[in-house]
Amino acid sequence: MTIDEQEPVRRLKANQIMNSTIAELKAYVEQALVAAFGADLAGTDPMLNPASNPKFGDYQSNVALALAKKLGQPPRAIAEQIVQQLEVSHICEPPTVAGPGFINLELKTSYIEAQLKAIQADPRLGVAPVEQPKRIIVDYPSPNIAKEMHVGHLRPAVIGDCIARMLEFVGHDVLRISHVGDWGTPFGMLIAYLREAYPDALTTTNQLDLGDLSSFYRQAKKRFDEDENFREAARLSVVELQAGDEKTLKAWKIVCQLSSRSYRKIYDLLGISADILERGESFYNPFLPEIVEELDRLGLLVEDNGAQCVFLDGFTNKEGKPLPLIVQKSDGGYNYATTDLAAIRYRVQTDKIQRVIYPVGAEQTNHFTQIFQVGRRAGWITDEVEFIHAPFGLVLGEGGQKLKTRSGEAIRLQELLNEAIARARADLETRLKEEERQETEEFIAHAAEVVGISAVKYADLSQNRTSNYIFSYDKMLALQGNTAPYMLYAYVRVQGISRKGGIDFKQLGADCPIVLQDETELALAKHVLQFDEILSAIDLDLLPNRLCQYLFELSQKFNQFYDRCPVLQADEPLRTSRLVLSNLTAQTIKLGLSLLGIPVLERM
RNA sequence: GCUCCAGUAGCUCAGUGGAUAGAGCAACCGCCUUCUAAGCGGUCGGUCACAGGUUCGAACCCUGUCUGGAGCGCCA
Repeated sequence: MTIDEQEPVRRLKANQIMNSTIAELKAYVEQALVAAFGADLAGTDPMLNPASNPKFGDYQSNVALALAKKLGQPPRAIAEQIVQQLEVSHICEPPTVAGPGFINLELKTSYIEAQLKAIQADPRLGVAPVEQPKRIIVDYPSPNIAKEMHVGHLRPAVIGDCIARMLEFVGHDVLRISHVGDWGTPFGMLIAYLREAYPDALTTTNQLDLGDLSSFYRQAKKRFDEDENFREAARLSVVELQAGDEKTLKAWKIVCQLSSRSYRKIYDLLGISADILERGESFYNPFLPEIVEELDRLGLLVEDNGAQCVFLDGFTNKEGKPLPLIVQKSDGGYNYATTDLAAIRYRVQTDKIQRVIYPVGAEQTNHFTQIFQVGRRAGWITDEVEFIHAPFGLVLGEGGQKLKTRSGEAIRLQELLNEAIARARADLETRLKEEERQETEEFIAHAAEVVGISAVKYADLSQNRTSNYIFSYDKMLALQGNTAPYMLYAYVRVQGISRKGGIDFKQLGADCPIVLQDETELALAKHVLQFDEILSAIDLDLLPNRLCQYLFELSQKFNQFYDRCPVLQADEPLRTSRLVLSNLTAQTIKLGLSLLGIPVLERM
């Protein structure tokens, strides 16, 4: 593998959302550097980051340590000189030099109060859109249309949808595309079996649901494995399909529509965006011969054992010889590499895309590295476009093994979600009984569904995307810890305040005074204002768990505030100030969760 | 055999060059006449797999080793 393929992710720097506070402070530190040590240092990274520990203030600059060698002075002396030139008194308390040469900055309470006041009526909560929006494709799960969705589709759906939502909110032009498997061998098998066992099915489509098709698939697979004649019939169906045989095409379309509808049902339950463009493998069929011809024209194509190949740089087979990427099989057929290459070319040349993100399992890392390499060598992928594989780990069972049913099959997604909802419902009903609360069936069903689905999604998103994760209903539904229910509860608590006090947050107006008195409300306020820093980080690294971590800390800080600071009983102007702070917290949780694809509840 | 990913507290995990490595769970101790205790506070818990190296500074970067996972020619 060449290093080039990995570069685009790290090279992204220019297009960040600028947090006003951190960006401003960076600019001031840079100015101070120049003032203290001359124009040579213009453009030096001020190394300004959130403080590693609250006792060091809010932000710290480590630049003095880095410059010690270059300037030939002790880092503390450098830091002192920078501080002397640093004029940030409208934002910070007087900067201090600590330890070996850290510059510590603490925001002024009056500054935080003013910032909060400024965003209190802003639907974007002070997050500025990116200055240079990009046209981005996010790849959605590509299940094979002939099968039901299973647990393997959970992560790409949840993570991909979250990435798309965040990039869109940040201001990019996002195109959601599903590269569904709507062509190929499984289809031949399925069509052959339908013809054999249920010839009527092709004319009475409305009676079929995908549950049936799924069992058909298993039956068909069984026949396929057992019977040589059936295998031949399946192959024939594929040939007929590819030849455009009308009856076969009709069967194919019926199955596609049925499964499409079935996906939509699960996607709706999961809260996956409805705005997905379905561009299946069949979409690229017309382009496949051109792809091979073009590769040939470019001199990249080599015939090997009857297959048309592009030999790869940096990949070898078990004998140590160069590894080919096969783009046309010896029987003349095409494979997924060809389709993916066609998609790459189409996305660059027709969609005019600037960035493509593939949230796909880490086991396909080689595949993506390979097709990106060929795309690059073919000239389709240039320095102006980024093709990024955003890999993620496996979903494992509690024993650390791959998650399966007892019979060893992949767990159906629908069943998994039903189970989560049922467990959420059982928890809720237990609590209602304990608290002697009466709620309607509608309330219970809705709350259980939101809690159950949110728990599944949040558990997935809150782990570092790249590692495997262990699926545990008990942990994800736990009411304490970094879970969806904890966040939902923090939001509900704020709504409880408004109900109890008969307060309509929207009526508070945009001009309420903010007074930050208790240390918990100051800490909460500071955290609310860091929302955009998290979003700009995610624009670069595409790791949703950063947002989860942020929301968890926000909820914790809110609960501490809630514990320490009475809101409704406080005297003015503290009361209104705390109402605004509570509402801003709730709005931040609501917006943050919505970017994760998770709704909120008013009561739970 | 090769490639990629991972190894941090009993468990699940944050932490992609900065200060004394952090959460949650579990265990134990406190806090409800007060906006939902689905909460809050506290205690306990670490040779950051191991060995070298780079650096003023390394869990993080480099090299090697060990362990686990994934992948490696006509499936997707």
